[in-house]
Amino acid sequence: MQDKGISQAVIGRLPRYLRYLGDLKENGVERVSSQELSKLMSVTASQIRQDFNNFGGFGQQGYGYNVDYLYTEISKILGLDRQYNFVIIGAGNLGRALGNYLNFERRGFIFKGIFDKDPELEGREVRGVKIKNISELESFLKANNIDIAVLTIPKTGAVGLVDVLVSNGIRAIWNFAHVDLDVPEGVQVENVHLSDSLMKLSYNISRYEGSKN
Amino acid sequence: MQDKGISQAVIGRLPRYLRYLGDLKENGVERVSSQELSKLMSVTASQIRQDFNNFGGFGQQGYGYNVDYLYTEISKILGLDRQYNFVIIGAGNLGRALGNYLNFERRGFIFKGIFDKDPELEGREVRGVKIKNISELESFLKANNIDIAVLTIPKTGAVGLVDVLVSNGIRAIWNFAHVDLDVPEGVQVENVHLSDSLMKLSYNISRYEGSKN
DNA sequence: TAGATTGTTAATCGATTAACAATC
DNA sequence: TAGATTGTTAATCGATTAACAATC
Repeated sequence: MQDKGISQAVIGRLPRYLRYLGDLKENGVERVSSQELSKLMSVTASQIRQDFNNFGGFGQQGYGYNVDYLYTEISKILGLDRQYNFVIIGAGNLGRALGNYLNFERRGFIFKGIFDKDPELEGREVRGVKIKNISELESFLKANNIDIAVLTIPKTGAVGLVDVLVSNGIRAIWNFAHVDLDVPEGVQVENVHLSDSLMKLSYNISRYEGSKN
Repeated sequence: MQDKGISQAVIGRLPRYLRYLGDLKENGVERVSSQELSKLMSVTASQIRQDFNNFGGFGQQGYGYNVDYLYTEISKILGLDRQYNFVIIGAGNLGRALGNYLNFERRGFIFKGIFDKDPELEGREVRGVKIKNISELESFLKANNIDIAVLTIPKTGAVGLVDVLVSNGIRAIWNFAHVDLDVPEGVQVENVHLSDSLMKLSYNISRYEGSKN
């Protein structure tokens, strides 16, 4: 499970493996070969074996992979065998939606706080957590052990916040703001740029339309 | 602007180019060289020139690229020079959040309808659009010219919906359900798997933690 | 043991970077 | 014209696929 620079291409595929293995588990399937998984997921068996072997030998020749074991191991690799505390910054529609999303909790991501600069929102509750004013963020971070900040604010505010976050122990930012964040070494950023995603979709629509004519 | 199989890697970078060009435009910058853009965006100038040249020569030797022109051309490539009608299926927190998001409208994505199976939600409004019961979806699609369906429902419901969508003229699915959709040739799917994204983040936290010890 | 399937090396493919001639 | 910078070809790098020996 140690890491000698696994490519992000591989990491990006692990959650999908986990999902399919979870489904197999639920269906009571005990073992799976790379070939079976390959058909199920529409990727090559070769890629599956290569991917897994980045982290060590999880399988057994002549048998395949034990579904349960593989599921557990990939969970560990993804760091899902522990808990993370997160706060949401920006209590707009998206921020509140993410706060209400229970599936994150199941995976060990614990919703600890939600902040907004709008005093109107103060005191309202999102899944039992009271919205606090952004002015309280710093002291909250100091008093609580928060790992992840979820940024659901406009880009203008996001850039300035980074300093406050990292100097108060935030180790990762899940960034929904439409801007690239500049963070110090060791702080992780994962961007979710929804409008970028939508543009890719519109590209593919146009391209297909174009190719028909 | 024609397409001889541009790789999705290139397409995936176009929205980011567009964002930086938009910023330059706003700052009144008239021209930019691949090298300047390269520094701004932390990618190689070579990649920038290669990417643009997939679509034809947008620049001028000795001068660079005209910001305005390049912005317009990339917009067109991404299919942003036209309008798309979309409906949201699933009026939970995320669905409502996306319906309320005005920036999509600015890009030409027009919010036309929102549906849910829960009768409790019926009649409530999301940005002026009344939530309808899912039973009305089919007739609504037949009566209106909808291009894109945004799926913000649990995965169990999502798979069964695909048939209804594509047989009623939907050409693209923006899929927030945590499942892989099987669609006919020519129907575009763009997945936003939020929990996958969060897992990548947790992987990178754990990896960094691990590497310190 | 024979059959199956992994782990792993080698071959291929594609994407990125470097280099430079063309040209504004 | 001289300088700058593109467009494009060639070189490199990395990721994917194929092949097969190891082994359960």
